[in-house]
Parts: sequence; structure tokens; C-alpha cells
Amino acid sequence: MTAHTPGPWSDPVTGVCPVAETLRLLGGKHGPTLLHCLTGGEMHFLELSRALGGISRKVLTEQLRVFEAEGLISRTPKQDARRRVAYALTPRGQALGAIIVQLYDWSTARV
Amino acid sequence: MTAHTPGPWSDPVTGVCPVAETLRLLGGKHGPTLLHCLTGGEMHFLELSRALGGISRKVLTEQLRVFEAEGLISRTPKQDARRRVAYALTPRGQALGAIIVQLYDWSTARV
DNA sequence: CTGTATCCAGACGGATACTG
DNA sequence: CAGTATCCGTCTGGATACAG
Repeated sequence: MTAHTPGPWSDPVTGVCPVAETLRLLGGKHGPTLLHCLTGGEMHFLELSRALGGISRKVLTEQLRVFEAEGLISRTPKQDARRRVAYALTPRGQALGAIIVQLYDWSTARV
Repeated sequence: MTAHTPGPWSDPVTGVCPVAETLRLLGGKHGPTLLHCLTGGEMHFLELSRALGGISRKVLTEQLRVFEAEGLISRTPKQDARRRVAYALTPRGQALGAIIVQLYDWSTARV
């Protein structure tokens, strides 16, 4: 038996598991990478597009909208000539990002 | 800028992001919940089936096979009359489970 | 009890073209 | 530069029935 209390993993009423919901909130194929990217500081749309490799602009936009709605990232249009838009992690997003980094370490360490 | 070094998030050659791979390794809809369940100790197939709610036996089996192949869980058939099979986390799986718990806390805390 | 075998509907994501 | 709009193939997971 482990130290923490193994409570109900899914809500008896809604049948929803908070952890599964959180992981789903992290997004699909590119969500985690996107979040991990932003742990390095704010980035523009095209920068993200290039950093994430083969992601389509459609999917990237959708993912950004979801994260924004969840309060994980902030969207701030710059008023320069190129009309770029900067995306950055909110405090809440950074907290999640910190856990993501542990996932990164775990995948490297091969415990 | 944050404290940790923001290296390449996806491999320049393979285009693979370790974090995204890890999250994908965590499985689909029920993977995280399954892993979280097992942090409380070993469970039998049917116990897991009931704990996870509406998961089909097909999907549960597939997920268990994946986790087993990844070295996250162990499968040990009991020799009792009911021919039950116990599943439990390996050390590696427990290490990942510890991070999952943080995800649980994060989703609750609403930073 | 612990699976395996089909079948299938819906979600997900990629390609492409177009707009402000 | 930063999206939006369609179209469409693929992958996932649920239902169901059957088997060791």
C-alpha cells in the first residue's frame, strides 16, 4: 500500500476521473508539446507552428483556444507592423508546465 | 525566462517530442485513471473494470497490454479457483504514478 | 473470471485554399 | 502574420457476442 489515500478515482455520480480529465485537458497530439514549448517563455504563432513541426495551423489555433479557455495561456496581440500575436503561460499554466517537466525527466530517466 | 533550459522540444530528426510521447504512453481515455487506480495497490481485472466505470473489457485489456509492454505494470495470474489475475505497478510505474498524483492535486488546487 | 473477435460511429488531425 | 473554412482519411473506443 502506498502512502497517499486511494480515494474514488472517478466521481460516483458523474463517473469522471479528475486525472483523466486533466490529461485530456492537456490536449491531443500536440497539446503537451505546445505547453512544454511555452515553458521557455512567450512565443508567436508562427514560432510555435515551426517549433511543433508538422502541426497544421487549424489544429494549432484550436489547441491555443482551448488552452486559453482553460486559463492555461494568455493571448496578447502585438501592435507592430507584422501584427504578431504572443502566447505565454499563465501562472496556472506554469504550474502545470512544472509537472510536465517532471514527465520529461521521467521519460529520460527510465526509472 | 524560466529556470530550466528550454531545449528542443521535438527531436530535429524524428520530430518526436519526449513529453508528448510520454503522455501518449499514458494511454487514451482510461489510461491515466487505470494507472491512478493501481497506485492504491494491486487489483484484479474485474475490480479494475468496475473501478473504471464504463470501460469495455476490450479496451481495458488493450490498455493493460500496453502498460505491461512498457514495463509500467506487472501481470500475475493467481492460482485460485476463480482464475483471477492481479495487476500491480512496477517501480517504474510507481514513479510515473507519483507524477500522476501531482496532476490530481493540480486539478483540485486550481492554482 | 479473463479475455478475444467483429463491427461500427464519432472524434481527431492533416491537407489545402482562402481572408483580414 | 494570424487565422478561418472545408474536406476527408485514420485512429479510438464502445457494443456485442463468443471462448478458455
